[in-house]
Amino acid sequence: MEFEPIKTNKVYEQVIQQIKEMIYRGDIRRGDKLPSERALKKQLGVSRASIREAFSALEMIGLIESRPGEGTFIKEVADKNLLEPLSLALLLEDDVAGELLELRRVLEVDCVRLAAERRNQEDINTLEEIVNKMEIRTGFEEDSINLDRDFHYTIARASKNNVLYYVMTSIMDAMDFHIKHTRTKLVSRPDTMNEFTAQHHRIFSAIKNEDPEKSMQEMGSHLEFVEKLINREIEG
Amino acid sequence: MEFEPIKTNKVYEQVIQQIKEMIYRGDIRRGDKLPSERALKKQLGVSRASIREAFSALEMIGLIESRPGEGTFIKEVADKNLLEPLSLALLLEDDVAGELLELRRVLEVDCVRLAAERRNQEDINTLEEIVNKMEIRTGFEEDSINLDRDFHYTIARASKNNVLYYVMTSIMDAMDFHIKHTRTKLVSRPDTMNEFTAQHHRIFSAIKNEDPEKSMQEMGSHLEFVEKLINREIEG
DNA sequence: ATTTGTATGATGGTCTGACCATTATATTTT
DNA sequence: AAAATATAATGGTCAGACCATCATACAAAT
Repeated sequence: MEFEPIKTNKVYEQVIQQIKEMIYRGDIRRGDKLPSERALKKQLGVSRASIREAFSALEMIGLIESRPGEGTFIKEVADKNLLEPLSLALLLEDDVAGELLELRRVLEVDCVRLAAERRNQEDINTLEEIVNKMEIRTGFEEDSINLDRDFHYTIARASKNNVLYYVMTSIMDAMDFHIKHTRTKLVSRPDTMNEFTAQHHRIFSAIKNEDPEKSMQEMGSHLEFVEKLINREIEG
Repeated sequence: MEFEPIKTNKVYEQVIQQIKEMIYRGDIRRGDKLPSERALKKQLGVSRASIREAFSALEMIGLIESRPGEGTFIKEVADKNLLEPLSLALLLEDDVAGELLELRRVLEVDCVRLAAERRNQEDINTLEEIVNKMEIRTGFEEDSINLDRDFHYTIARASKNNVLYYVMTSIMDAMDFHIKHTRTKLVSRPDTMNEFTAQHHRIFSAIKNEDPEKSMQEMGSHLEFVEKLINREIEG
């Protein structure tokens, strides 16, 4: 005789399940308004508390958005918070920085390859603007960090693969969190920043020239350079 | 004059924030028991409903687990559900299957490279067992699919990069969901299955022989083969 | 005719208090 | 010492209430 463990589905999980199915069936789409909590309470025959527990879970992962006085809506744009859970879980892991750097390199080298193949004029313009701004040093570390982030984000977007873009940005966010202090230190050194700028420029050129091989090579050495600096900084 | 939008932090979000900080500071670790809902209610000065909304969100993303009569605990193992939000968001995207396949190829080719470099005896044993089972065809499509999944999961684990493993498994799960029917069709053809088995065997050999280049090459052609079949199936 | 002000209803956000089923623990009984 | 029982604590669920916010319709003022 074999017994299977009895799983007691919580009410709020069943609510989530039903919403999930509605999305899958195409009953609800981006921007759509969900029924009000009080309406759902009647329709599903559960308490409002359970509805709210389901909604808070769905809101945390960025799938829906509740606005007081208005209602609850399926989010138009899937923002980066989609992988927030991953970031949270990484807080529990040890020595996650190294793994993140490794994964980032894996992803971004292919990212830039796809970007070099698929970039359009708008991508080029955005990248050029960022690279130009990088050359004018403001002296604020925050500016440098933001420009760097924008540069890599834009490349991810230029890959024209949304899933890749989501994952890529999430990994970078998690990285930012884990090596924040180190990063700030790095960009405060003028010589390091000069090298960064030069590397970024070479990556940009390769993308502009539609040269996937060159772009991968340049991105590879750029990330290698960054990783070396970070590791040296971390280890002392 | 510039105005900034006023953000009203919901109570349950602040609860999550506090738990997040406790994790980051190392106050709570894996397996630890959180204070009971009624205790937290007093400590934080909020209602139990708000605590529960926070908990349900954290439980959905797989960070905590509530057990009736016992309490609420930080999960020991971060399960695959970490990227459940991603899977959900992908339901809202169009033409996501192609993007997933592309990303999977990017990830897994490097995955297998790392696996070939870092695999230990246990990895080899597990892979060998799976490959052997694959050669004995049971006739049940489900068995074939499970073995295939195990094969790729094991390689991801052998990369010794947990973050990569998390992302890889999540992508594969999302893929399973989006091309489920197609997949079942493919493994029902004996000739296709024979080719799969041969390819898996070659990948396994490369990993066993610690040959990263060969493993990447074999994995690349395997995935190319799979993608071709899937696209042919989808398009007609 | 346009703007401004007001009243109303619907909605999400929060809290309280209650009851149940399950589990752990202490107590009693054997 | 072991087993049965009672008690307390915990998560799961619910009903009902109140508030702040927003949309809407309508009235008033310009």
